[in-house]
Amino acid sequence: MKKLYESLKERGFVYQYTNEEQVKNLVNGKTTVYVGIDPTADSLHIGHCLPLIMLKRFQDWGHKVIVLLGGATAQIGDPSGKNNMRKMIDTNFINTNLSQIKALISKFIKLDGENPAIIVNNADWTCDKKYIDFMREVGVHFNVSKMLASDSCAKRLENGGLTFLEMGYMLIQANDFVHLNRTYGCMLQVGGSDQWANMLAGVELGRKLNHLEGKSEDSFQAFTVPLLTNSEGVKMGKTVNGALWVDKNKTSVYDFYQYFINIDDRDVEKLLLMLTEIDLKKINSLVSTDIREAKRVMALEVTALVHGRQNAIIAQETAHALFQQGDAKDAPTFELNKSLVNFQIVDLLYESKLCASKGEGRRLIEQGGVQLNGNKVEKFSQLVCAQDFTQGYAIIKKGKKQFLKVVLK
RNA sequence: GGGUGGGUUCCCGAGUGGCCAAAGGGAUCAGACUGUAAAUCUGCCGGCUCUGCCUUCGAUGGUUCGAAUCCAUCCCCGCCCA
Repeated sequence: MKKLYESLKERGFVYQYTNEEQVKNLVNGKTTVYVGIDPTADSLHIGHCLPLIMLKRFQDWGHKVIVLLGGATAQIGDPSGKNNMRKMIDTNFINTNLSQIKALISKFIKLDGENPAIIVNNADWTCDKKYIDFMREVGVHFNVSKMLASDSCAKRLENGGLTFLEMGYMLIQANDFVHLNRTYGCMLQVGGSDQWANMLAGVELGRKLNHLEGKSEDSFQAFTVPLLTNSEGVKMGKTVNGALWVDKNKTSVYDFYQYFINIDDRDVEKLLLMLTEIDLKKINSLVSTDIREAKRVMALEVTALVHGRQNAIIAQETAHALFQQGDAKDAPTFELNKSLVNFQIVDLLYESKLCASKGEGRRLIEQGGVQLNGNKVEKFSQLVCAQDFTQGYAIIKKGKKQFLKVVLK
């Protein structure tokens, strides 16, 4: 069997590392490894998947894995790579997010059974800390010039408003690593490449403290996974409605699948390697013989990973039916109040959120971008009436790829 | 704290009394071509009960027949000095 480190590397998971030899030894041995996630929203999004998928591989290999939820750090807001300061998040919101995210994490890693993952919250060891104590114990080891020079601060500095609050983020994350090391023997941190500076801060803090305490200095290592970006270098997972969420109530399984079907050809191989477990040779032959089939496989596998195979297959069949016949029983559905029948099609576009405004809907129709049951809508004033629902529902198509099934209720 | 230059629609950025819902570019959206891909071309690109009306140019108040543009106060940011 291929060693874990080598297999991660050939799949493109390894981007930056503290010391390759030592990281490799840790990865191929048995240790405790952690990934941090800040509960700044009520769901995970696709950007969280890569570290979690990797964590699963660590778990399967036999490592103890820890997911750190940043109940404390979310209250600060990570300045890394941000142009503006993050809005301060309400602590109640953070707390509800925590429980939602916990549930989603179980899609990726085992939380019970053999070798279950540990989930911790950094609020537990951070929030009660006294300010002066924290500054004396942790803050004293940080060199501000160095922090300012880091990439993660660069953008915030350019835009002028880096605050003391945000500077504190790095200290807390660094302290987390040390805490996990002392409490669980955690020696390795992994995360997205945007976290590199924060991760290094933890490694350095750990080494300094080890040195002061006369311990071995090699108990802290870290490496990053690349950020999921498309071939244009833009962060992946952006949709019209914001992020591509893992929670199916926020991004439907169908939309999730569609996102991956619509991916740029050039990104298919990368996604197959990182987001699926299909073996290298097969990926290679898939991509080189039939890129469209490769894309279908990729979309199905990724959707299956996040939403289960059953749901993924339904999404795939729905998409197939919609695009082949323009019709499908499991299409995205909008319930129209019966009493409202006989209103203009623009109003329906607006009510069903297919358009953000009626003006946009009107424009869309004028440009020939709307179909009702397969027929192009010529006038925005066209009435939607009972005959349009003869099969029990009507299918509206917006543009080339957005379908909506309208049912009467 | 002092001096000085700024804050414009999703983003960048022009506009310095009427011709401004505001140039240009990017993004998004739609059309053509395709393969639910890319590239290219075209159109659209604040809202509405749409030949008109309403809301928007950091905030509030004022001058004016008329303000993104002028004045006052305030908030925020850059740069220089302390």
